[in-house]
Amino acid sequence: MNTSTRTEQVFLILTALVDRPRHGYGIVQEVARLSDGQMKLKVGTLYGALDRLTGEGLLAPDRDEIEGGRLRRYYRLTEQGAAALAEDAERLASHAALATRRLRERGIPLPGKLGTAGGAA
Amino acid sequence: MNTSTRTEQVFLILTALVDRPRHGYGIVQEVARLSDGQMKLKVGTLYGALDRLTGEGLLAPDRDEIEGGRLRRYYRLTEQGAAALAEDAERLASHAALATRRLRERGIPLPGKLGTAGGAA
DNA sequence: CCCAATAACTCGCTAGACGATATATCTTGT
DNA sequence: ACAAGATATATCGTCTAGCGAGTTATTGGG
Repeated sequence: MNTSTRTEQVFLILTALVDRPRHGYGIVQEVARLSDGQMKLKVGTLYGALDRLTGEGLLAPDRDEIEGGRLRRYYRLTEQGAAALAEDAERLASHAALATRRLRERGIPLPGKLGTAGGAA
Repeated sequence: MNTSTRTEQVFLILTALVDRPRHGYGIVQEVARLSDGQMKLKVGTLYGALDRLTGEGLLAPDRDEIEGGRLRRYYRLTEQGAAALAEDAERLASHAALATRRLRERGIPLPGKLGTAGGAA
């Protein structure tokens, strides 16, 4: 691989865990909330990613809880995970800004709220 | 898939074609330039993506040129492709901003130039 | 003369997202 | 009481797509 190139799914999983540890199902919900309902994480994707990211040291298993008879297995973002996310966020932001600038120069009809709300300063 | 979820490679291929049609090898070079040498597109990735994106209507074959005895096969971004890129750029920017904000709130040691140069206002 | 750069393309491998499925508990509606 | 849906975990087979490596060909420089 080039340098890292994590997927958008993984990016959002990491983002969901920035503020506090969450369990699998909680991550699915938080990712949906963060992405405004656009990214509906599949559990097949989730548990695979959770194992992989734990193996890479970006996540670590946190406590296990039993809440109302149901097991909750929590994961937290490690320092390494936070650093990786920060790096990805920086790269993504610069790529997005690049594309937007070039599209503006081309003068395409802007579909979203690209010119409406303040994305960047 | 969720909605679309293009890869970072595809995102950069589309971005490289915003200003003008380019041929395969030219796309590889432009993507490297745009990503500051970070993304070295593999030709196995490129030609697969070119076919796929053409099939999806995001790209279209442009003219074929013979420059100095070597064939150059050009592709251009369609209106649909520009719209798709604009959409992706918007989504990526918002995801990146989200992650950065949450990381700031957590107070992680910012590794890159996140606080140094003007990323966001 | 050979090697690197330019230029196209193919193929097998593998990583990773997805759909489906299984299991179990708790809640809500009828 | 019973069915259905939300909550919660996990596995498995499939399919897509990126990557490494290899093929062919031309031009230019050391």
